[in-house]
Amino acid sequence: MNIEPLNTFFSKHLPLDEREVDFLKTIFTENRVRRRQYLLQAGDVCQFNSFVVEGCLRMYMVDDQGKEHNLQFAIENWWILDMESFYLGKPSSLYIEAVESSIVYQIKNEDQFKLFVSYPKFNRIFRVLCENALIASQKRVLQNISSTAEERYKHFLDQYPKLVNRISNTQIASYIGVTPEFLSAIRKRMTKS
Amino acid sequence: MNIEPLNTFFSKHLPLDEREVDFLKTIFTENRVRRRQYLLQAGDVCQFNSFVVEGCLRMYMVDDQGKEHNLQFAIENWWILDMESFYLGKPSSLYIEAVESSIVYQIKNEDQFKLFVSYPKFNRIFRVLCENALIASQKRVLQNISSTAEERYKHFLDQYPKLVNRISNTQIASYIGVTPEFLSAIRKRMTKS
DNA sequence: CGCGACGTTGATTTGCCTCAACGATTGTGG
DNA sequence: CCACAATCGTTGAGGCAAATCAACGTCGCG
Repeated sequence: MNIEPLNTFFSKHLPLDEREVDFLKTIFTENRVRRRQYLLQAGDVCQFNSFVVEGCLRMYMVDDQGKEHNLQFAIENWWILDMESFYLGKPSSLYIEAVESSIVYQIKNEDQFKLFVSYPKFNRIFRVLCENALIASQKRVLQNISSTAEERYKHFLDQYPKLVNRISNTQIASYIGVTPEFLSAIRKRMTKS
Repeated sequence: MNIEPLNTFFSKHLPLDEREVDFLKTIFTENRVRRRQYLLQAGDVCQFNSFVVEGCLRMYMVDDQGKEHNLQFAIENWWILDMESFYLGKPSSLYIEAVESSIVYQIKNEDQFKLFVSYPKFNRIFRVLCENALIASQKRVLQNISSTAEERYKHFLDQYPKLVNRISNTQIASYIGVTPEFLSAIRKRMTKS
């Protein structure tokens, strides 16, 4: 396993010394998943925090009518996990599935706790990551309660141009909270103007 | 200013020693706001992270039609701030307003950075706080894209029973993303069964 | 007292969903 | 290599959820 992708990522937040990089090598493991394979299934405990080195994944819930709702996508340099399950040990209600065949570097929850205790610097890094994720999530909440589906779709195109080519419109529809049929109608309206 | 509410709060996460408590005393200041006063107005930079000792506040955005949308409420032992503005120094697009006359303990952004550097323990505490907030925010996103207004309202009653008595239905409507008129219709339906 | 915020009602309109159907594309197994 | 199923994007008809707008009574507050 090549530690560089992780080292590069963390170094953008805080430079790491050799000891820290060496420790990362001992606790992260590489995992390859093919399209449509799962990193996590509802009912299981999320034991891994996954850093995406290559590929694309999505995390979603299934409601009581059997419909899927995308909470998050993750491509290169994103992290993906069910935090509630990972940190609190609860059975997850989410699925993490590979949209493309992917390579992820994974750390077990207990090893992440060790990392925080042994190298407090990572508390700081993960605090900042979490802050950024929370800022984004709060913006999404405000969007959901204040905007129409068309506005949410345009905003998605704006915000995630790199994702748009890699995932289907059905998946985007599920992320912004509309049916594929209605997203299709939105797209038609948009080309007409 | 009585440091105990803060000390009690932090101690639930990690015990503090005397040095740390003393430092908190030097960087937090008490602020009293009366009903309808603002801690933050859109356009200003959010300079304070506020811990609520007594009272109730709300944070909201105003859309381009002049409508308000509540992002968050905060009562005793909650924190309230615009994180994007506070951490990145950007002008805020949010308002923080006292729903009741309130007492908050505030820390300036630069002092919070000092706190993180001088006492790394607080990186860990605030990381955990942030994780919990993110978990809640993600659940709210999933609710918004998967549930009806009635389900969201019932869930709000369940999740925040202590808030229900203290804020108006109009404010709750704005939080779950419906008009006050429609919330009224929902409530009528609910009493009939 | 008088004003403004609040909760409510009803009529109408709009945004979005449901369901069924179709062609195009992709993937799979024989 | 072909046949077949599965997935995807799209269209249209109809229906429901929620917004809009206007109006009214109540209450608390200045």
